[in-house]
Amino acid sequence: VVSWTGLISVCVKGGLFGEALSLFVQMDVAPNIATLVSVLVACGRTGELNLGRSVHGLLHKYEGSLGLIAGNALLDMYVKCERINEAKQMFKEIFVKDIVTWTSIISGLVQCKKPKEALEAFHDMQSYGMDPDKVVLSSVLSACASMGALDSGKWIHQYIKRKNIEQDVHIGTAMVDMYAKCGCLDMALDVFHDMPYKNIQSWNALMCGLAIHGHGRSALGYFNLMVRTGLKPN
RNA sequence: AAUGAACCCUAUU
Repeated sequence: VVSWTGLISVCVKGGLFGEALSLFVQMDVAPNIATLVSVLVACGRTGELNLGRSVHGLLHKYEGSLGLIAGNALLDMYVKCERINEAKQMFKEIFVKDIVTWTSIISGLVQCKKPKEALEAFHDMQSYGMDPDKVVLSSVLSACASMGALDSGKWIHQYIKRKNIEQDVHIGTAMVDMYAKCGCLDMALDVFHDMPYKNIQSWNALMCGLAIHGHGRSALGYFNLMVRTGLKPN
């Protein structure tokens, strides 16, 4: 079972989700919880909700009450399959929640266009004494971006500075996106220029923001700059 | 051997 699980998890890590699922159905030994967790990741990424639900059933047979990692993996699978109600139900069933649990439900709410609920969940998380990390903050910044919540977005920016939270390309891009969608183009540009590493998504967040707010020429200027730095448009 | 992050999807029409 360790060999099968190892193979499946390597496929999942390499993005070969279909291969992972076909290995799973070929297994000639009983899967264990580690196997099922990797399979759930593959189900989420491929939208295989029905298989995900079967795995949910199997997990209940293995352990009456789900462990944290299995619970989190199920929650993430429902989120990625866009089943927000089932995700919310899972969230309730995970009694001892960690930062991954909270991040999954918050990003699910953002994806299901419920940014207000996402921000509320973020506040709940803090009231339980959970310290936000850069991953959950990226999702919360997306919530702010999609509802134009500039004040909350600024608060998060300050929080990141105050707590010395490691800034990377993901959080930098989320910040550019938030400022740009909120119409705060000066701040978007400041953050963008301060980013040591920019990927194509960082440039895209900036260009979309400029374009949406009537600065099409400026967006084109940045597009030229991007191409000149050697990044290929997708 | 195991769980959460950008963009797109969700802009425009």
